[in-house]
Amino acid sequence: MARKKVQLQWIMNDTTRRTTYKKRVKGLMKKAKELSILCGVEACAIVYSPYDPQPEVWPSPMEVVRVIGEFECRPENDQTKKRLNQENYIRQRVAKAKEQVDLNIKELSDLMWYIDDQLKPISHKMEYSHHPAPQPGGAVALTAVPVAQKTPLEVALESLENQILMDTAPQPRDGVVTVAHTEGQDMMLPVPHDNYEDPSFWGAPFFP
Amino acid sequence: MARKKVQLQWIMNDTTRRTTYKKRVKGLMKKAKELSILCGVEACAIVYSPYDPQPEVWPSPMEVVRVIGEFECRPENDQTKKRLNQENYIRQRVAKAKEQVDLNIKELSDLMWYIDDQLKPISHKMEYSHHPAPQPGGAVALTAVPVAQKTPLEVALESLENQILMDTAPQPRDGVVTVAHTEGQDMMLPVPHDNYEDPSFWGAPFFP
DNA sequence: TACTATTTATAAGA
DNA sequence: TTCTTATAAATAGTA
Repeated sequence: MARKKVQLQWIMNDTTRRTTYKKRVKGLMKKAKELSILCGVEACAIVYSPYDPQPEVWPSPMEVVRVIGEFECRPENDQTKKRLNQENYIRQRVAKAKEQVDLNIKELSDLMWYIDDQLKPISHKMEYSHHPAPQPGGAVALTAVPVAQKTPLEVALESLENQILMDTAPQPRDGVVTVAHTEGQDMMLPVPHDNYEDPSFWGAPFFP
Repeated sequence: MARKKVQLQWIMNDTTRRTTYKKRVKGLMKKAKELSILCGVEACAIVYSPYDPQPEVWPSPMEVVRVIGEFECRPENDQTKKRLNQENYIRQRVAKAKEQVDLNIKELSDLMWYIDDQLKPISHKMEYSHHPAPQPGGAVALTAVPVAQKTPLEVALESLENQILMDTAPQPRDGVVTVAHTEGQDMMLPVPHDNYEDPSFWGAPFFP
């Protein structure tokens, strides 16, 4: 984040990566310390270094174990938070799931494209060595599979959505449609981290 | 650290402290994420908020527990971190992608199951009100969609895997199959955080 | 390592 | 509270 904006993706160059690692671990620990002091809170950070046998920790191994203990003993008491109604809950769930599937499919498609690309030199080599080579375009053809599957899922989801919204629309004579066990639940869903949404997440070099 | 240099000491003012807390926790988590992705390392951060019953964590409660586990098993933390070659890299990638798709499909299936369940009383109600009710089993039938779609994807992935493993297996006469830019790299990839893997993540009440 | 040019984080203020 | 902005900090690339 200086001299040049750096993309959020794995750093290919060994030296650069290690240098960045050292700087940023230091920075992270400093931030943890500042947060802890400024706000008077307990915190801990652990980073597994590929360069060191022992992980980097803050504030200290002993403290980390203690803080960890508290975390693991923490009972699941997620009571008071924002509450969405059932319709919004379902709508959100469907949207999220749909989105995730789309992203997965894109990911798989990219992955297959990459693999296919990587296989090219191998196939070429094997042609010369009388080794049964993969059929040219074999992997390419496979990339079509997930794309083709996208439609039925989406169609199903969309029809479901429509059906739900139509069916769950408030009926003048009936306000008790809401199922008891979900009513008043914490509807702030724990959605997946949307790492996929960032195209750079997987690293450009692998998926040009 | 702006508008004015702040001293590294506990902030007396409640409002200021809380505001700072929120900003800095966010910043810390972002830094942890960046470090993890940029350098391909595992990391976790835990902060006990005096304002929330649950601690703030990164990357996710499940990951934290896992990373913590590794930390506590430190003794066996051998100097030589596992380094994966390209084969393992691809294998891991495929496995991750497959897993993610499986989880998505499971998720969708569960979601439809849930929706179907929620619709039952509505259908019932509508039968009595001469409102065109959804065809019995209509939503149920839809739950089969993603399950049925699972196979071709998996088949494709598995055949790909086999093909890759066969093709990339070390050839006595050829040691240069490995792509240069990945050779000797630490392949600890920044993989997606597997929040889905934790059954409790989605909340039991919704998917019994 | 140490040094800047820049980007990023963020303390106050609106 | 959320948004804006001036300034402090972090840090990427370089010497």
